[in-house]
Amino acid sequence: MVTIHDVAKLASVSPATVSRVLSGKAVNATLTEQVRVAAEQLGYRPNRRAQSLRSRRSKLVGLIIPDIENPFFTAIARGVEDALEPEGYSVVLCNSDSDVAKETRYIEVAVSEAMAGVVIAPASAGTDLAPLLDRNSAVVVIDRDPLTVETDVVVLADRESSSALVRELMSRGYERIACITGPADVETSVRRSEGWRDAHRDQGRPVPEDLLVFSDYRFSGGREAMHRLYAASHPSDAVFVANNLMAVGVIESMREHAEERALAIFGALPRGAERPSECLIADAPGRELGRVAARRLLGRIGDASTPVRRDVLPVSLLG
Amino acid sequence: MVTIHDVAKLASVSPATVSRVLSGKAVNATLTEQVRVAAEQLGYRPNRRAQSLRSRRSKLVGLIIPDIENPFFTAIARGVEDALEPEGYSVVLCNSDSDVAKETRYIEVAVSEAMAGVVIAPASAGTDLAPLLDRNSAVVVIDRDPLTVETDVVVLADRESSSALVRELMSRGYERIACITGPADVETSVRRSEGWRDAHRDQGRPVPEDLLVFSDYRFSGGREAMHRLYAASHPSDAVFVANNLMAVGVIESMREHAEERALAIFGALPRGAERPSECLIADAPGRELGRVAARRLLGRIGDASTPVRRDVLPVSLLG
DNA sequence: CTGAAAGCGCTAACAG
DNA sequence: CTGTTAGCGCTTTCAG
Repeated sequence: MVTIHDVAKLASVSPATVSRVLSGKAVNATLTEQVRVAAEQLGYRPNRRAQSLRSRRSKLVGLIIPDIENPFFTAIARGVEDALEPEGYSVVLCNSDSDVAKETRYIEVAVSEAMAGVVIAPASAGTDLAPLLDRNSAVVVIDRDPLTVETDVVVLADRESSSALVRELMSRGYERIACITGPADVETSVRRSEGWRDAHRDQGRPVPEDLLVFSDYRFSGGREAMHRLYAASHPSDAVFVANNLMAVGVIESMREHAEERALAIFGALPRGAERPSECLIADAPGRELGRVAARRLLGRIGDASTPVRRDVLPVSLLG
Repeated sequence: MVTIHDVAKLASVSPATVSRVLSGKAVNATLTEQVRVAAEQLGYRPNRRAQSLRSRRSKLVGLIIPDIENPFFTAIARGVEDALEPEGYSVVLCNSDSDVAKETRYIEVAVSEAMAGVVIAPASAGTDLAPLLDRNSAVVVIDRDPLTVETDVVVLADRESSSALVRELMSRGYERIACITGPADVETSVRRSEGWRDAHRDQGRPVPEDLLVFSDYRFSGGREAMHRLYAASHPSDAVFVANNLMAVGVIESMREHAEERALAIFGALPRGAERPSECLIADAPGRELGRVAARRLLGRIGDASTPVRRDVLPVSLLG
């Protein structure tokens, strides 16, 4: 391994000077050149562990998401990279798989690798951000708001958009609108089902609680929820599905049962997915969410003292 | 930041003893207990940068993939995690986006963060693994075989499976079978189109080179390729598509043009994707590939001197 | 503007 | 089995 000392020796300067040249500090042009040449010649690569051990700074940002197979979260990843790369940060992705234990491990990794910051979409309400916050790491929580802790937060207008979606179904004449939402301990899942309730209340209709199904945010969750809906003797003519992946499961299930319902879906379907004839979609702006979150993170890395902020991104309706 | 010294002081032992306790080395049970308690009480978390700077070991593995939106690569990620987590490694994902510059940056990150190893699906033939190899990092190349460098490699039986797929189309009576493949500088793309050629030769048919289209491995690539195929006055009755995402684009395009062709696709379609009535699929075993690659990597981390190995995974045909 | 010296937090030799 | 001593490779005072 070629170190800063080797470069220093070859360039006939002190290690300190090499360090200064490489971090762009003011150094005599001749020496600068000598150092550059020497570093190049030896194929010198700085050791970031040593750098950040000493300087207590780092250019690595962790992005912890609950489901790498969900295009919504991969879009977020793109957005985060969009905003962070130009600033010289590298983004590494950690897939918690909606598993709090796995998530905890990644949080520990972020802490012990002394990452510059973390953007996290918590797996559930049980997520413990304390290890990060105790060390005053820069943290931005996205998509799901822990509510109990003080961090920057960037979320979608879940409740309002869900409500708008359901009202649109109503205006198209649907009467019995079911709601398939995610786990009860995931915040978006609750907010979206609240939106479904709001829509009913707004229209002075009773909320059909018998048509509310809690599930999980996966393909299989959508299928199971739909099965439960079939099994129950509570007929519905439309379904509000609180997440894109579940919607795919719902659609699969409808095809298998040769049934069709109008659908309103929170989040864009994966590219190429088939869809029923009547299908409203709330287009969750993942990439934009990632960008905004990354910008907040940069702000926080730069100045830890600014008051925390909560951004709520609007969601546009398609179809 | 609470260090090993703080723990040592509280436990009335030397820092070395604390280190030993925490890394599970033989230490008197009483002292061990004292250290445990002290560490717990202070909320001590080891600083991995310092650990690995000193010990030249690390428990972080990088997985560099060209497209995070492709379910094939996310399945690989799952497989890698399956095999590495039980061994105490953490996997971070890096999305090169098929961009060699971005990929180079991630390779540099892996080097300078002194990661324990790297699993990489190279963005293209232009990928330079030298920074990794120069440092004798453990490296396993997957999916795409650089051929020019000496590393462990895990790939799919691209050529054979593609050929089998096309032969199956032939046996079903299709005469003019087009081939839509990826970039010419991506190895799988070439191997898969070779498979298409093989099938023709096996059957003693001339290879219809006018039906071969190079594109890229994305949705849009599939669409464009299909447009080119429509525009050219070379009719075809079936299409072999060398990648799942392109296939989605092809299917979209067919629907828009109200045309239908039989399809043979290398790689499973994303969940929920609609498909034409005649549709053969080669089910690329991403998760398994990830597992095998991770096992190779563990072997290599453990012993750098074993001869490199090349695994070729079979691909089963569906539909 | 440059060099020498002192660590960042940790582990690996070396004694005892 | 345990403590002391020396650094890993780098940046950052502090003098000059």
